[in-house]
Amino acid sequence: MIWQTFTADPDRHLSADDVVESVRIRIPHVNPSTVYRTLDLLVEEGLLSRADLGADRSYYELALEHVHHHLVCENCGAVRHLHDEELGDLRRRIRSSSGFVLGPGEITLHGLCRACQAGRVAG
Amino acid sequence: MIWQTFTADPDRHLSADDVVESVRIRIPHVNPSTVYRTLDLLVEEGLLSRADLGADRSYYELALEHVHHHLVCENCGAVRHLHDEELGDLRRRIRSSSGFVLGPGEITLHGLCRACQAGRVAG
DNA sequence: TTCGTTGCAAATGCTTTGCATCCAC
DNA sequence: GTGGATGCAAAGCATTTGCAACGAA
Repeated sequence: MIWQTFTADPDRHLSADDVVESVRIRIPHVNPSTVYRTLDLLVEEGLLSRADLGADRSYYELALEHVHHHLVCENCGAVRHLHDEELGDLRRRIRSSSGFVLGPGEITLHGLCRACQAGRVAG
Repeated sequence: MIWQTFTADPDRHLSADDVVESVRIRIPHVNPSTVYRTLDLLVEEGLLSRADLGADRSYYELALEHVHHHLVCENCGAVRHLHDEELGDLRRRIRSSSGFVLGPGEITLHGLCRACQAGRVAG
């Protein structure tokens, strides 16, 4: 059931609590610990990936073949994926300026999505 | 006393707990809530800034005039600052590819510092 | 006396864990 | 009946809050 929550909505980033809510539509009495345990399992199996979107909790999404990063709208919470190429020469720049080599892991960036920029200008 | 903890070691990024430890050297009975309250106060006053370095807690550092980002070494935990210019055309790229406008806030990137790269190669 | 600061303990929110139960094979 | 999945309640960790005590002006 937990797996189906993700396949039914492949682009979503769901918190553990979102998953609990979602599963409860079908099984009203699921326990959060079951959900946490299953999410951990699915992450270990490589079916889901855990995303740190900056909030005080983890988000989960269907695992993709390619590494990608996240753009989080600070206004509406929308999450957009960013491919590694879109970072441009960031890795090279950082390596040469500071000697740091960025890990392969995901990067989370915060900003305003197009819709919310419009809203802010209008409002 | 809390303020002195930072001025004594201006480049450090300290967790609330680090500050508690540090202050306890002089005042053994400080209460964590006092530290949390004072840190909040200093952040509000603009003397400290709160950094989200990706761990499950906040880190604090002396506030600087200019916005900067953080490079965190996944191996040794070292934190290095990254100036906005060092991001290159990242903002422009992201804006044009996805319409997102990155906020002014700090970005945290994870990787391996030079020393730890050497260590990994050697070990 | 009065206001801001502190200590203490309890509460919060997310997540984990121990333990007993329960179901399938 | 044995192992894995589940429920439940309690614990854990970082942080916040309510409240009473304390201290300086």
